[in-house]
Amino acid sequence: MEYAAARFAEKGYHPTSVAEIVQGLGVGKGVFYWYFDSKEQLFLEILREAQQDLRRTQQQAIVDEDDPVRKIELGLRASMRWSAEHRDVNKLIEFAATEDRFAPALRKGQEVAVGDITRIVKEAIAEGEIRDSDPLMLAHAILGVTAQLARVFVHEQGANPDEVADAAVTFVLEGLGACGDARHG
Amino acid sequence: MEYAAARFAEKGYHPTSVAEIVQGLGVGKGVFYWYFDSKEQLFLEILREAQQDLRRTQQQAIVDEDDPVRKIELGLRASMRWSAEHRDVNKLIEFAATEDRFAPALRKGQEVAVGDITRIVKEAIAEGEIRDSDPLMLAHAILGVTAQLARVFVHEQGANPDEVADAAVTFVLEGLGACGDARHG
DNA sequence: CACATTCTTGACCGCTTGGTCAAGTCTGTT
DNA sequence: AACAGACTTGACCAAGCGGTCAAGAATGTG
Repeated sequence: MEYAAARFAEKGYHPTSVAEIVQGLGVGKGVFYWYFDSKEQLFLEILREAQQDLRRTQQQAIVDEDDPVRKIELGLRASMRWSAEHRDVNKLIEFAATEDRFAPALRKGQEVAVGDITRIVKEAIAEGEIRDSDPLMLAHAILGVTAQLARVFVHEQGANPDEVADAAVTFVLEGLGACGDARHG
Repeated sequence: MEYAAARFAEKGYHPTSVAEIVQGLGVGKGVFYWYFDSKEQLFLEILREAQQDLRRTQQQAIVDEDDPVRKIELGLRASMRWSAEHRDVNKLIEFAATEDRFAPALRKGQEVAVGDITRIVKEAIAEGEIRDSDPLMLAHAILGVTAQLARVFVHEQGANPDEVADAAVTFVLEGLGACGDARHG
């Protein structure tokens, strides 16, 4: 699965053939179909494990923290670190979102993640720590910033994930910091 | 190209065959290869046109505005509206990012967009309208929020792009609004 | 040793793919 | 009418695909 994930990330899912995977592993084709029903199932398996692992990482990062805003920060930092350590899988997740065959499985996992953040955001709002806006919207905004910064700076440019996380946290907490008159009606 | 884009968005690039495209159009296969060198080139052409169109739309939206922060807001709103009107193409852009064959072409166009925003962000910083942070980082953060909110709320849930844009603008300008002690060292 | 079960092999199959091309039609010009 | 060049057709092709399977190796058990 590790090797397959690397190949999928490198060449794309469709252009990577089963023959290629087993050849790279130095095994016969039969052994592949002994352990997996199909190429599709292999991909779904990779996806599932990845989402599970990411969530576990996030939960571990925030379990000892009580303050909701700090929880968001710690979760974001954990995500950024995880993302840096699993570049391959990140690419696969992006791809999965573009294929109707994989999107549902992906969405299921992401709804869990969104639910986690949303819950924390609600806490934070209840405690008056952050502005009272739609928690779901805020949760996605946080995810969006994190994903984009991870992709561009960590994956593409190889920046230090902790430093990128610093910037992401600051942006998430304060936005552009425009407290002037630019606020819309 | 329009029809092909729709098919690619619906089924994915690889699973959509040239035969399928020309059949759906009611033309022979030869006519496809008369106008395009290859399936790959068709995709790149679609991508190029889309990026060009998006940029034109953004530029038109901000051309009459002087205030940098308002420019960011207007650009974001224009992007959100464009995104809502071109769901297909958005999916293709996401896909292109996952395939090494298309990523470079994509990146080229996106660098232009990032450059545009970065320039405006710099102006805003120079005028003291927003916090003094890495402009490139801020630009990507803005893009990340916009893209994620567009995908989830506008594309997946069919929300009103203007309302989603409201939320995006607020978030971009103020973040979570956490002006408390949660700021990192 | 014999035997059953688990695991592994790679040639093979039916099918689809991106792409070609000889043949033909349409259109405008002389 | 005669011709040229732009355009269109779809049968066709080699290559590659995901997936199968008869055959055999390894391993465990008595």
